[in-house]
Amino acid sequence: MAQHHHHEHEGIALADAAKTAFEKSGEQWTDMRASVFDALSGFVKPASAYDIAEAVSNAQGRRVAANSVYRILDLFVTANLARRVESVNAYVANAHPDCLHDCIFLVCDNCGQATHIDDDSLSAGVRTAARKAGFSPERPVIEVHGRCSDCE
Amino acid sequence: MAQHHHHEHEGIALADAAKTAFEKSGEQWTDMRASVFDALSGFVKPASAYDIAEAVSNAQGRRVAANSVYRILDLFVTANLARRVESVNAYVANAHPDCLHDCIFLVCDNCGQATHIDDDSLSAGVRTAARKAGFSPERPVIEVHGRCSDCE
DNA sequence: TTGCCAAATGTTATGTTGTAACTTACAACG
DNA sequence: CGTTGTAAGTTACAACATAACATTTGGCAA
Repeated sequence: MAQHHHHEHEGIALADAAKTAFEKSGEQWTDMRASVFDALSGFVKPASAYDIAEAVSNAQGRRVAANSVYRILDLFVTANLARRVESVNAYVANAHPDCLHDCIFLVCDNCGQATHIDDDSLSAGVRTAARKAGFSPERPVIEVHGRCSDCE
Repeated sequence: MAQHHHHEHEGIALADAAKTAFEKSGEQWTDMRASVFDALSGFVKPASAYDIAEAVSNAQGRRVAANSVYRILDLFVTANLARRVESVNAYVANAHPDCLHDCIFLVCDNCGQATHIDDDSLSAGVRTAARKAGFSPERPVIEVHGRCSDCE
């Protein structure tokens, strides 16, 4: 488990926390952005931009282009409201937008579920190893593929 | 630097080592596969399947479909002759196909270069952390984005 | 109120990455 | 020679991502 305590949010509380964090970073919490965030946090697995576009389209009864979703997801990732899981081309909502971590995703190759753990000592080790090689680390990507506890 | 010694191959020696390792894993070293490997190892940066298809097409004076390249790259990755860099959707040749590591890529966001380091203690730590979370790790993906020494 | 500006979103098009399904070529072997 | 199996070709399409430009909206100053 992580070494420090998080305020884990869910449902309305999560959306509220997201809104607050987002506005604190100087962005507007529009209806569209709220819809995208709702859709994203409604998925139990990492969702692609197209998955989200479809979910928002259904929720709103009108066609929403993936394009618009990408723009908003980029803002979310920048503001730490969402994370991109690189090895599956998909996004997850961040349950604690207030704290910034190099987080580690555990991606089940069987069911597609992704959980995440924060282990700052590990990611610090990765950053240190990079610096030792003369590299300036900015964004570690640490994702582990395998089997989740439900699938093994 | 890594904690153990590698036989680093390059040029003809690399291709020979690849051929040997590939055949040891029960696959045929065909002209097409040799061409793909040559193209791949000719790039200084991670190359997409399409980059390689184009290089092979040029080298052979005929159209080679990306499709075929993907098939061969998959075999290479399985046989540890090549690695996929997940966060950039591209492949690099493996200079020491004989030893199996969870390797760590350092990807420069400025010039696109990717170097790699092997640090078995780090990747072991990642695997251990995953197991602690009830997850069975099979394939860690550890890639660090940032600036290489030439670009900072 | 009107007119203007900037941010957000819509629209359309296109580029890039990745697979699927089926066909053809070719070498090994009886 | 024909059968069999692997490799590679061909075509089509699915999935992921971005570019360029048009439209809408909301704030604000004249």
